[in-house]
This record gives sequence, C-alpha cells and structure tokens, in this order.
Amino acid sequence: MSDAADTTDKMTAALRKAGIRVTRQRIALLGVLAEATDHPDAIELHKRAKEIEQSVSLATVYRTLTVLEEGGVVHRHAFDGGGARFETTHEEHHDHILDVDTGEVIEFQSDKIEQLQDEIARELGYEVVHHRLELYCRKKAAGSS
Amino acid sequence: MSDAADTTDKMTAALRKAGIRVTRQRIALLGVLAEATDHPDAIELHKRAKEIEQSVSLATVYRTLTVLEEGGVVHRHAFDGGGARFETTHEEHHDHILDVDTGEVIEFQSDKIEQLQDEIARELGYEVVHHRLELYCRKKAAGSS
DNA sequence: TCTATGTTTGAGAATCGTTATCATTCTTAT
DNA sequence: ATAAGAATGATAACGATTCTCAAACATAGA
Repeated sequence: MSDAADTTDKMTAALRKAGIRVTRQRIALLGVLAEATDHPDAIELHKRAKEIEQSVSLATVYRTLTVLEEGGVVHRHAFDGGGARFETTHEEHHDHILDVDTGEVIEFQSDKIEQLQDEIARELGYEVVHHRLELYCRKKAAGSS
Repeated sequence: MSDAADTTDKMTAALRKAGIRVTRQRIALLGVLAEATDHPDAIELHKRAKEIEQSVSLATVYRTLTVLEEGGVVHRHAFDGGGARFETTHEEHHDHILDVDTGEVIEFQSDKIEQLQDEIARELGYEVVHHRLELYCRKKAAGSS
C-alpha cells in the first residue's frame, strides 16, 4: 500500500528542498501538479487538489502557485484567453504549440530558434532574460495541397 | 489649417474601407492609434482620444478596439503584466523585444525564425495560424564579460 | 432632405481572474 | 510543550474587460 504516502513523502522532500514550509495543502497541490500532463489553470488545480485534501481554498492555490513559482518549482504560462496555466519544472526548457481547435498543448524545443533569439537581442544591445514563444496552430488536413 | 480635417478624412476613408461605420468616436480613436509610436493600452488610448473628442467612453474604446481588430486594422498584444496593448497594422509583421527595466518596446523581424516555426509545426502535423514571440530583455552593459 | 431602420453610444452594473485582509490555525525551531 | 512567526479559509477588494439598456446616431432610400 501507500502510493499516497510515498507521494506525500516525495512532495514533502521537494518542498523542504525548495525551502518552502510544508503544509497539507501544499503537499496536495504539488502532488496534483506533479501528476498533471496537461497545463491546468488555478481553478482546475483547486478542483483536483480538493480531491486529495478537502481543506484547500482557491486563495491558497493561488498563493501556493506564486510561492512555487518563486521557488522555481513551477512555471506560469499566459496563453491566449482565460487565466494563467501551470506546469512543473521537471523537464528542460520548451515552448508551446496550442491547437486552436482543440485547446491541446504540445511542447517543443528548438535550439536554433533560441540561438537566433539571442543573436537578435545581442545585435540590438540586449540580452534575453526570458522569452515567450507560442505557436497557435491548426492540424494540417491529411491531403492538404 | 486642417491637419485635423485631413486626418479625419483619412480615418474616415480607412474605416469605410474596412466596412466599419463611421462615428466621431471611432475617427478619434483611429487617429490616436495612427499617431501612436508606442503600444498604448485601452486606458491610455481613452485618455488620448478624449483630447480629440471629449465624448468617448472607455466602453466605446474597448468596443471599437475589438471592431478594429476584427477588421484587421489593429493588433492586440498581451505582454506580461497589465492589460492588452495595441498598435495599428500599418507595417509588416514583426515581433517584440520588451526592455524589462524600462518597459520600452522594440520591434524586430526574423524570416529565419518564422521559417523555423513553420518547419517545427509542419513536422508535428500542424500549420501555424498565428504566433507570439516576445523577448524580455535587459540592456547589455557596455563592457560586459 | 426627411425618415425609417438598425447601429453605436455613454453610464454604470456585472464578470472574470487574481490578490489583499484578517482572525484563526498550523509549522517549526527551541 | 511552547513561543513566534507563517500559512490558512472566507470573503472583500481589485483591475481589466464585457454587458445592459435606453437614448443618440449613421446610413440607405424615398
């Protein structure tokens, strides 16, 4: 038994490592974030976290997300329409394709584009602190001309 | 005389061309947009438009911006922090560098990046409908290592 | 030029996502 | 166990934007 207990231990360790106080609510939210393969918004995270720990308020979800973001544990995205959406910082840096029809989010990574961005900034006397690249796309028809 | 009248005529023509009804408020707002070299938000546009035509409400600014966007006359940007910001569609497509210290907006254009975006999307079975590329930058120190 | 029709308007209420307030409860170091 | 400070839930407040609705307006046609 104790998948749940294992998860709790992991989340506790992760929080301590990030220098963040450990509370039931934070463990629940971080657990939800760790399991999520989509990019949920605060409302959705609140819904999922309540299933694990009923006493999680939406306010705490927002507060905790901010804390986790500052601790480098999650990334916040502001895609077109609606509110912010979140994902854990487990994988390497990547950008996003958003399917404009289905809302699906696909991750991709391009060293070439990153390099070009740095070059462009450098030529203008700047250095890139962070960037945002989102491709709003539509699935190509199988036999499109 | 009649810089103002000329502008009005131009804006009237532009509105008619886009199939948009001509009203004093829309002429004023479009005039403000045409003159702007920065990327103002709705509040700022309202402020400027009221100097030309006092009877412009904020609601109408928002409504008109939506209409102009649908008519392809302006572009709406959602940069980090604060509300949407707007610019006219006079120039060619470009992306933006945002100076994180000063808030300044610099425009740039890179065919290479656009090509790479198309390639990446194509390889994943998508085609790009529109994209968003923002480089949040800091000015490089003159003698930085 | 006058009129009929549908459109746009201003004012303010309503909405949405998010943050702030504050008394209470909880973590943590001791 | 306890003190001291941090986190919490509930809800009010917030900023940006959209909606509502009666009144004013633009446009096409006689």
